[in-house]
Parts: sequence; structure tokens; C-alpha cells
Amino acid sequence: MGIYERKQREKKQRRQEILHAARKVFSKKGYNTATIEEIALEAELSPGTLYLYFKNKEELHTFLSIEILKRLADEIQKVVKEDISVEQKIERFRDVFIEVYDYDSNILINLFHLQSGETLQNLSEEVLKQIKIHSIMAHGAIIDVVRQGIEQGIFIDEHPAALADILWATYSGIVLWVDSKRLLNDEKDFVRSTLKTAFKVILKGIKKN
Amino acid sequence: MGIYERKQREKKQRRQEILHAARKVFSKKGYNTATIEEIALEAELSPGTLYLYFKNKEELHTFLSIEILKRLADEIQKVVKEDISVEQKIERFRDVFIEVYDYDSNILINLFHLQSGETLQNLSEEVLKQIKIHSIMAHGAIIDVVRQGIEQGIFIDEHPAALADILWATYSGIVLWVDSKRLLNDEKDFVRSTLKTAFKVILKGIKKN
Amino acid sequence: MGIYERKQREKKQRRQEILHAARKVFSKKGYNTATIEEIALEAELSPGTLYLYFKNKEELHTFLSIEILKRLADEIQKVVKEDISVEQKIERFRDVFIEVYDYDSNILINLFHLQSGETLQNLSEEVLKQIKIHSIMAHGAIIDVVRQGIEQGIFIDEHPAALADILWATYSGIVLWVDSKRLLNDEKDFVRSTLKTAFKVILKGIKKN
Amino acid sequence: MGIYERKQREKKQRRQEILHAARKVFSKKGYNTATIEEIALEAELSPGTLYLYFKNKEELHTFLSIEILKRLADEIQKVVKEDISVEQKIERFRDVFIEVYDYDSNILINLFHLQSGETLQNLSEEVLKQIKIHSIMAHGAIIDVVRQGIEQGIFIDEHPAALADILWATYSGIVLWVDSKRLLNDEKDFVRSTLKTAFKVILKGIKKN
DNA sequence: TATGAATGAGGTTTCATTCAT
DNA sequence: TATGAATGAAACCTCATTCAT
Repeated sequence: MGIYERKQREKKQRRQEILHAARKVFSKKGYNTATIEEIALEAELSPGTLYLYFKNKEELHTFLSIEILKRLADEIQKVVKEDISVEQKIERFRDVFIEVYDYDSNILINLFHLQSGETLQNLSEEVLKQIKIHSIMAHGAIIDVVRQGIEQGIFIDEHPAALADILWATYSGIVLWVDSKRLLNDEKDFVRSTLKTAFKVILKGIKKN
Repeated sequence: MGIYERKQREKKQRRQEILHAARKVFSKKGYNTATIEEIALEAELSPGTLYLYFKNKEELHTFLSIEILKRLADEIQKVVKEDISVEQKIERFRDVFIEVYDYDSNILINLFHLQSGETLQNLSEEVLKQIKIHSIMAHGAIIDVVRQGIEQGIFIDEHPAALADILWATYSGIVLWVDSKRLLNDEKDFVRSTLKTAFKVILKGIKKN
Repeated sequence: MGIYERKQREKKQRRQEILHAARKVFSKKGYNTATIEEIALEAELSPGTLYLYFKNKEELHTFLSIEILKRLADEIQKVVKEDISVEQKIERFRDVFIEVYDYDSNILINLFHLQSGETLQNLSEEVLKQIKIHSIMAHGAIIDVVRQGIEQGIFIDEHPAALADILWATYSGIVLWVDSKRLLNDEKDFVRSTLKTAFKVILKGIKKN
Repeated sequence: MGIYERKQREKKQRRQEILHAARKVFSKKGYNTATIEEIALEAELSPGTLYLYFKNKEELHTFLSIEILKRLADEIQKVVKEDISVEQKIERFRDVFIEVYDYDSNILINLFHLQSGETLQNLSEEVLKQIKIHSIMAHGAIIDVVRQGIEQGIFIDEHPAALADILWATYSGIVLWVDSKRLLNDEKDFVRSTLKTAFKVILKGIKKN
């Protein structure tokens, strides 16, 4: 391996280290309360160094959000192509949600926060575009599956986008809600079991008869 | 009416004016971006005066959240006492959610944000207690209804709390999700219709056969 | 005097105090080396307070420059209206230059710096407009006098604007040059005498025969 | 040519390349806005390398100023030795000024800036000495010519240094002033013509009767 | 000699909160 | 009770300079 390649790899790794530290701090403190200094401390780097890898605080944060949104969208799209029944696909969606939740529950929560209110209004055009693209991809894939189910006479005859919304919203709602319950009640995490029940219920609900 | 009482009433009214202004500004800007000065301007008062009525910015904001949470809990509890079937009660929940959403959608969204991550960690004991009480009340009431349904052999035999979570989470999830879609896609608000479909699906899903 | 008026006057005075402190610090250190903190210290105020009176560091600095430029332009325009010969007017210009130099030699030097290179490129449209207006006013007035002189057959037949440029440039050049000599050689200030000689020479130079 | 000599020559050339790049960037951006990184980029070197050839940013910048100041002083001194009349010498000064202005107008402007206020105060003793030497040389040469003219009964009987100041100041003043006019009014460069008129006027002004 | 990633001091600016009036 | 000018801590970010390779 040449010097250039090693440098490139090291650079990439450093970037990952920063992202890792940022994920940790943003998760613990939230966007506004987290400070660059703290992230730098966590990454065992100086604040200035972070700016060699990311333009500013927001870009660093948004990068994490887009990353997980992209992951979610990718996995969902894979499901669509699988050679299984629509019912199984819905169940697979649930698994994908759980996997992504397991990968990084905190940033996922931030993502859902990002998607509404305050933060959304201050993002750059480029970032908004990225978010839109991945959101549309993920949502579109779900809609496709729902539509298939309706066409095959398996699902009830509701507007596909509405049913897709329900699936997505249930997912994000459960993540946020159960997360807040955990914080409020110090109960242990039971996102997974709740999600399973939720999808069982919904699957039953959207099936004909 | 004596002087003391009139003073008390004026004080209460002034408090309401501040809350009204704060609601408006927080809704428009979000917690972090909103400034005390702006709220004071909106309330046609000076910044200093706000501190005669509220300890600090956060308490002011949290008060608004608790207010709407309390309203939600109250309405839900009323539903439980109504002399209607469990299925009708579930439908009434949906209506309550919609009513509260209509009352102040933005603060409601803030509430759900409040319930997780960043903000929650910095709240005073007293405020946390308040949130807990109302949350438990609201959630408990829903659980009761679900339990009744299970006992009456109408609903499927899942853990009542889990089903209640699903209802609640679906509600908050749809509010957040649809809100974010509105911001991203400039589509008009269709929270209401999505919520209706969602509850229809879920009601079907939680009913036996 | 009512409370409102007193407050207004105090506010104006505070503004003047800040300007005074800023003048002092900018003069001593130059724009880039001067810090807001130092100006605040000099004004016996906290850094934050300065931002209640001026939008930012640049506006504070530019205000001082425009102020002196305006003063210069006003005085020059007055000269034009005086009922004296063109030769006497040129001599009065010299006196105005000296007066303004005496009023605040350091900011005047900053002004000439401001008018070229680096700084000029980063100013806001509004500020540039102000500078343009006053510059044009001052320069235009000088041109008028020179033109009169030419028309009356007193001055040589050169382009009036060019002769005006020479007067102005000589003025600013002497201010800058003598200032730099002072710093380099620790000689005492002899701007006044040099200016007088300069104008004597130039007046002789621009007169016919 | 030995290895040592070649190395020396390469070193010198590298130094020149850096100076060339620095001249370009400083001219475009001004001292404070220009960054070492940008200069390094322009020189196709890394930032660290610049520090092998120059102690720091300021020295790099000052070197450029001294260079042009030296050039100015040298040319002026040559004029003194020429076998022409004092009047012709004054005219030659004008040409020298124009030549140097043409060589690098921007750094020249920086030089005049350097000579006063902000920057001057932070220079090292060595650099200040250099500037003084060249300034005195140039100025002294001009004074000599003026003195000759007075002794020959050609120029008016003013203090030679004062007349020399006027010449120098007019020159630098016109350069700065016309430069600023160019920036403010987007007029095309007419330094040359203005300078010519200026020297004609002054020459007439300093000549007896 | 050359690199360029890393440093970290230091600057500007914001804004919740206080307190004299 | 009401004011609003003043505070000052703390955040983000830049960039000249260093140093291990």
C-alpha cells in the first residue's frame, strides 16, 4: 500500500472518529447544548481540527442525520426488491426499523427532531435536498409495497400514501415516545417489543377482512 | 370585589398574556431560536417584567407544554368516564387528539420534542413531576380502556400498556411526521385525515378477528 | 426636562462615550489590532453593551470615518459659499484641512486608509454609499472652486477635476506621509507647516503666469 | 558550478517564488485578509515550507514593502547623479514614481499603509531599520536636488526638506487617492495623467517667479 | 528540505438574566 | 410592579504557527 493510500485511509478514519465522538455528544446533550469543544475533547482532538473535516457544527450534525436516513432508505429499498409476499415485506420493514434503531438510536431520534420545527428552518438548500431525496426514497418504497398489497387484494382500499404514512409515523412515534418514557420513568428499553406488537396490530388492521 | 382580588385577577391575566405571547414566538421560532426579548416585545412588556412572572425562559416554555399536556390528559380522562362502548372510546381518543392538535399544534409538537432528548435532561424536579403526573394520567386512562376491551373479549389479548403505547405513539408520530412532511414538501396540512385512517386501521388491528 | 428627554440625552451621551473610546483605541492600535474588549474597557463598559449601540465592530469603526468625512465635506462646502476670491478659497481649504486634522488626526488617517485597498472591499452597500456621497460632495466643491478660477482666468487651463485631485491628494498624502515620518523618526508633528508650504507652492503652481 | 552553489541558487529562486506568490495574494486581498495557506497554494508549496524561508507572515509582507521601497530609493538616487538640470531631475522623479507604480501598484499602496499606524508598531527593529535607511536615502536624495535648485536660484527659498516632503507626499497621496477613487467610482486608472499634472503644477509652484 | 495535519489562543458576537430607578 | 440598560459568560470559528514524518 502506497503512502497516498495510507494517508487517505487515515484521513477517512479520523473523520469517522470525529463522527463517532459527535454522535456520542449530540446524543447525550442534543444539538444546541452540545459544544464543539466537548466533541473535540471526546475525539481527543483540538477544536480547530474539527473544522478541517467539517465546515461547521451544523454540517457535522446534519451529516450524522443524513447518514442514518440514507441507511434507512437503502435498507427499505432493498426490502422492496426481495422476493417475498407483501405481508412479509411489511414485517421486514419492521426489522429494518429495529436494525437501524439498534445501530444508533440517539441520532435516529435527532433525525426525527430534525425533520420538524426549529432545526429544519435553518438548513442549507443542499442539506434539505439530501434529506428530501432520502425521505422520498424511503417513503416511496413503502408506498410501493402498500400499493402492491392493495392491488393484490390483500390490503384494504385506502390511499397507499396514507397507509405508508401510518407505518412510518408509527415507527418514529414509537421510537420517540418509548424513548421519552425511558427517560421519564427509567424503565428499560422496550422499543423492540412495542414495535413488534405495533406492526402486528397494524398489519392486521390493513389486511382485508 | 376587593382590591386584593382585583390585583390577583390582573396578575393572572398578565401571566396569560405572557404565555400567549410566548406560545406565539416559541411556535414560530422554536425554543432555542426564540429570544426573551422577542417574547417581551410580543407581550408588549419589557424583558425584566417576564422574570416577575416566570423564573426563566425554560420554565416559561415548559409551562406551555405542561398546560397542553394537562389539557390532553383531562380530555382523555373524561372519555373514560363516558357511557359508550370501548370501540367508541378509542374513536373519541382520536377526536381528543385532533382537538388538542387544533388548539395549538406547534406547542404540541414542542411537547413531544420536550419529552425526549435534549430538553428533558435540564428540567427541574417539580416540572418533571408535573409532566410525569399528566403523562401517567393520560396513558393510564388509555390503558384502562384497552384493558376493558380485552376483558370484554373485544380486543386482542396483548399487554394493555403496549397497545396504549401504540395508540399514543401513533398519535405523536403522525403529528410529528406529517408536520415534517408539510415543511419539507409544502403540502397542506392533512394531519386530521391521516389520523382518522390511522385509528381506523389500528382499531381494526386490535379487534378480535 | 421630562424623563424621556433625559433618557434620550443619556443614550446619546453613552453613544458618544463609546465613540470616544473607540476613536482612542482604533487610533492607537488600528482597526484589526484593536479589540472590542479593549474598547469596552476604555469606555468602562462591558463588551455586550457596545452591541446595544452599534451593530458590530466594523460599523463602529466606519461610523467614526464617515463622521470625519462628513465634517470635512461640510466645511469644504461652506467655503465655496463664502464671499471671497478663489485664491482665498483655496487657502481656506487648507485651513479646513488643518482644522479637521487637529480635531482627530488619527481617525482621519484611518479614513484615508479606509478609502483604499483592503478595507474598502468589505464594506456594506449602505456604508459605501455614505462614503461616496460625502466624498463626491467634498470633491465636487473643490472642483467648483477650481473651475471658477479657470473661468476667471486666474488658474491655468487644466482639467478642474485633475487640479482638485491634486489638492485633495496633497492633503491626504501629507497627512499620511508626515504621520509616518513622525512614527519613524520621532520628529514632532509639523503637518501644519508642511501643509501651508504645500498650498503656497500649489497655489503658485496653478495660477496663470 | 558546485553542488553548494546550485543549492544556494535554488534556495534563492524558491524564495523569489514565494515572494511572487505573496505579492499576488497580498495585492488582491490585503494583509489581514490574505492567509498563509492561500499564499502557499499560490506558490504551490505547503504552508510549513514558507516558514523555512520567512520567519512569519509579517516578515514576508514587510520584505515586499522593503523591496519596493529599496527600488524606489535606488532609482531616485540614480536620478540625482544624472547630468541634467534640477528641473529635469524633478521631472525624472515623477517618471521614477510612475515606473515603480507600474511595477507593483498594490504593494506600493501597502507600503504607504505600512508607513503609518497599525502595522508600523509591530515591526522588528531590524525591519524598521531597513525601512528607515531606504526612506532616508530616498528622501535625502530629493532634498539634495531641491537644495541644489535653491542654491542655483531656480527654486523658491523654502526649507528644502519641506519641499521634498511635498513632492513625496503628493506622490503617495495621489497614488492612494486615485486608487480609492478607482475603487469607489469604478473609474479607470488615471494615476499617470494626474501625477503628470501634479508635477507640472508643483514644478511651476516651486520655481522662482 | 518539504509536508500538511494538528494546534489552541484569541476574536467577535449573542442573549438570558439582573438591578438600579 | 415595571422598566430596559447593562452585564458577562460562553459559544463558534479562524488561522498563524509548529512538528512529526
